[in-house]
Amino acid sequence: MVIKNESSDRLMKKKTQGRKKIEIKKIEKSSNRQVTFSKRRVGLFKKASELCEQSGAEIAIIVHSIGKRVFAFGHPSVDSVINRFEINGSSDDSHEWDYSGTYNELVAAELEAEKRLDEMNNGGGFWWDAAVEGLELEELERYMMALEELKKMIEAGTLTGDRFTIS
Amino acid sequence: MVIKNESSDRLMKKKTQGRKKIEIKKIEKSSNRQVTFSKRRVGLFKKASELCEQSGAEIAIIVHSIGKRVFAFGHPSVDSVINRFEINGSSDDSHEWDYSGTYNELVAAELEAEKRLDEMNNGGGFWWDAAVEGLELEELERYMMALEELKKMIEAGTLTGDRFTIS
DNA sequence: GTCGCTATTTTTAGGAA
DNA sequence: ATTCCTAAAAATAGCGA
Repeated sequence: MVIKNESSDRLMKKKTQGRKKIEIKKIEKSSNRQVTFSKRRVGLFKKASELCEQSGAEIAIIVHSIGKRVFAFGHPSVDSVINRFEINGSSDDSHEWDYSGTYNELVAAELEAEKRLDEMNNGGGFWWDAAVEGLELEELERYMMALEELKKMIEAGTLTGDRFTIS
Repeated sequence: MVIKNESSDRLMKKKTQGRKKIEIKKIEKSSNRQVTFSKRRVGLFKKASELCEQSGAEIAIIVHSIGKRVFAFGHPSVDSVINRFEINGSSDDSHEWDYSGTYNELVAAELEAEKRLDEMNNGGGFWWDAAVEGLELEELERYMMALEELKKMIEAGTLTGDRFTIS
């Protein structure tokens, strides 16, 4: 494979020098810091929206810039996500912390706690609720079918031994 | 500029087909959805941490996976960022919402309000990542994944050990 | 402040462990 | 569920307007 470009063939000057490698640290120059903030904030929100759409997750992001601004992203809304978090996440102190994960030089912790899914009582019903219900049914159905199939295989002798307990 | 690789020179088969283009929509396959969720959640939090570090912004992210799991990221802490948001953002009605920016089909909102930068009192800041153990759905998905893996092993005839318990 | 410009860096889909 | 791998897709640094 051979890759050529005008630069090499005609010795043209590059129009831009392209992206440069940088290290993640505080950007000292105010103007650059502001530009990077703007660009990356958009990128962050886009990533969040993609994650929502692909996985069905509910996400809220709150960004306080060092100026006087607050930017927020929320699906289905900032408040609903935060409320769920505060009701189910913060007020429950039966959780455990796991500090094994780190992001860069920083400490990351994972909290695990027993929870149960509390139905949303708004009769309005957000799209997410519908999605959850639909998924639940669909998955359950598939699971049942798979289980039936598995049982057949075992009965047919395709699968031997009693290493599995199916009830 | 000339770029060569073993593939071109020796006609070797590519080891992987590399990243594929996808459209951002709900991932139907449960296992793939789960994997993508994990990978992209890490990416999202990394982007957030970089933005914090570069611009000095304060950011909180709350992610409710479709199961019951909650992941959170915050600098200097989730609570402090949310509190600032609620105190200065929610109760203060001098802000404006900007719904002009939408990401795909999702609603993205931007809130602007008067703020001032209050230095965080914890030295160095604090990041965390919380996960609340999942519930029925999450459990169901795990079942599905285990079952799929089981099927593969059965098909491949390489079933060993008693790592699976289906009940 | 935001936008266009690209060369380059970074992320990540798919597959496998 | 995380981790490694590769190659292709996506994000973006530095400039200019």
